[in-house]
Amino acid sequence: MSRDPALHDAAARPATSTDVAIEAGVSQATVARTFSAPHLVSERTRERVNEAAAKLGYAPNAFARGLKSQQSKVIGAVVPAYGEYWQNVLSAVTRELAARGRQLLLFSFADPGEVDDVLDIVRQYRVAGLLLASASIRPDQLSAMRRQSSPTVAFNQPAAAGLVSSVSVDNEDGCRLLASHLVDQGCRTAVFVGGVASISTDQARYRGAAREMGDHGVALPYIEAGAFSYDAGYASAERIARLAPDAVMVGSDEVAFGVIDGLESRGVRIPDDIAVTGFDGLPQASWAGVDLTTLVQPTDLLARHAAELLVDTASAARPSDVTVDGHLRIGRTTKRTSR
Amino acid sequence: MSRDPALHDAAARPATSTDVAIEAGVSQATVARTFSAPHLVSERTRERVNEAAAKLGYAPNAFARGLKSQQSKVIGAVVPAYGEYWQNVLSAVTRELAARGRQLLLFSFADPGEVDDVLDIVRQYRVAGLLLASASIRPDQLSAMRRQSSPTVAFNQPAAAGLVSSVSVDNEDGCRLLASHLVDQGCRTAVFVGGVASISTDQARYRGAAREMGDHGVALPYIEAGAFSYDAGYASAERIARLAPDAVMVGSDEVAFGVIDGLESRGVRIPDDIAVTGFDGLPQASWAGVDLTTLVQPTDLLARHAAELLVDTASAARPSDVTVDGHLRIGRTTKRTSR
DNA sequence: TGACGGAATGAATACGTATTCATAGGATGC
DNA sequence: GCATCCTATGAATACGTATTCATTCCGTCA
Repeated sequence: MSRDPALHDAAARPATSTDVAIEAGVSQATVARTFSAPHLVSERTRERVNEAAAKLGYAPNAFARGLKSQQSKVIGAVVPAYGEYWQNVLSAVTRELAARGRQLLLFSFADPGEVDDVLDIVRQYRVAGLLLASASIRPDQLSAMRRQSSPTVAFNQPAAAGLVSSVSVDNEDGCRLLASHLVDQGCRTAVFVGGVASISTDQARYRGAAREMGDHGVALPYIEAGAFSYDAGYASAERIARLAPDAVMVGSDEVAFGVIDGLESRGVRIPDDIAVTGFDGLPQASWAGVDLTTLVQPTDLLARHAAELLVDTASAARPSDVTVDGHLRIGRTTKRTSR
Repeated sequence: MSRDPALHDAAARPATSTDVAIEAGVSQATVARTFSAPHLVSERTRERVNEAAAKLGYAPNAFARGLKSQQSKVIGAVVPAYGEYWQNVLSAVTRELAARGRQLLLFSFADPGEVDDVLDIVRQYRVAGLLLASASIRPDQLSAMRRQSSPTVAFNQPAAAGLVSSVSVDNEDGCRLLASHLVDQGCRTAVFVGGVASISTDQARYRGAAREMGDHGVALPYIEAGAFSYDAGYASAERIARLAPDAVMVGSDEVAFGVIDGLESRGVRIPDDIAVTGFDGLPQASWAGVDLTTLVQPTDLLARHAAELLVDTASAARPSDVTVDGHLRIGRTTKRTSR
């Protein structure tokens, strides 16, 4: 016959606000108020309730709370299952949201074809906000979610602007900076390696790069790696090597890492034979072993903007688009030792 | 006066099962059954209901469902806000759970001191399972969660064995493999660089390494980097260089990357002056630019085991401990060109 | 042919909380 | 001293679904 309260509660179902009310000798309403609107409860009563709650190991039921109040502290996030970049974004956004008392409910998809199913599931959870962290969500899917009355934020998806709120780095200008740097280094021929050509981010980056290069009389053929992955980059090294350009601008760091390794495995010296640039500014880019020239996205800043839009309920009605500048990071991969 | 159903629903609150019932000319109970137990509804009726649901844009309310049925499809995860390794684990677990129709609710903490608060919040969500993905959760915190009737799984935390279910790589044996490899390479003096000495994973790895080294007459002093981060590793390079050992065994890849760059910045040649090993097998370890010798954790396999334990409700009552072998990856960082 | 049983459905209820409405008791104004 | 207002509390209700119980309808078996 154990009288240990903790043990006792564990065996039975979790304590409810009514249990606590009885224990404290007050009404259920008072218990509810103690937890959701303490200022409506007198000091004395509040203490008694908290004491009883602690004794019974009471924690408010988030389902019931959400059902009754028609809102929750949960932010949904639709993210691709793979990709170094998205992992970083997710990590940053999670931090920002946690600091604002919000939880992140993760919906992951491995293939763009699954997005429709995923969005259907998302709708079941009446999330307080929705982060769409993938460039492969189609505009019509975006506008469908727009009908939700909760804030929706597209992360780094320029095509989403206008439909929902969006937070992006200035892709076009970033690539312009990179291209300009390459030209300064004496680059006369170049190639752009994109991940997936149909993605708006990819297009914007190519556009910026091609324009700046064109302004200096340098043509910029487009090569599609086929995916935003190390392996895809590695595989595209053959096509690049065949063109033998002065420089290769890669649309994302992760692909660039693959391109570099692929080129070096074919005996190409970087940067002496071919200079390489990336885009994103992943932490790994600044490792000494890699030291990639790239455009660094201010991920923490982007995440902060996203978190603010997600938490601000007013942003649902009035979508806003935030664009942030990245900054150039010059590494070993473009530093010509001589020429 | 718009009659577009989609537009209409958007303005008002989301459709309920009762709305659908009226539209389809059936009872609310029948609608509920159509979605949660279709086999109890006749073919004809089911079609009518689905049609009405589609027309109204109905999606079952997960809060109400969870409240009534006292269970959910949501798995909670308590994870550190930082760390390349945990990002990878999270990514793998998310994939496995998504494949099993489960969502992941993320609770992130930046500092171990926040864990108590986080666990309190976790209890509010009556999660169907809980993943504790951090070595810095204390045993007493673990056993407190054990009282939950839902499965709890500690990821790579040896100390948790017995208290809750756990899934880990064989840390001790893995380090033994690494040490053995170093000895084979002719290593006679070595140093171990741990992340945080109080973490059980760190201890197990050091234990395995020290024992194997000791068996071959090699002493293995312990150096604490202070964190599981690139920067901590970079900073510890000074102390390592001062000892000038044949080899340095680092407790985790991320720290190892820092150690390597730190050493090289001090003019130390790797592996000729000092050989370096890591632990974890992060994707970046196999990049050509790095090519780190390390113990590769079978992350996908670990994640699969974790997902299975989390989904299997029976595992709550009967905690089980799974240990998986990693495999040795030999890279450039230990390949002596000559000796 | 009558009893029986299974399938399909509806009515009613409960899950645990937030919130509205009503009430009691002081304190304050004149 | 009476009307008024504010604070603290309780009783009652609603949120949207799953589920139990009861009912109807048919087909089957003896």
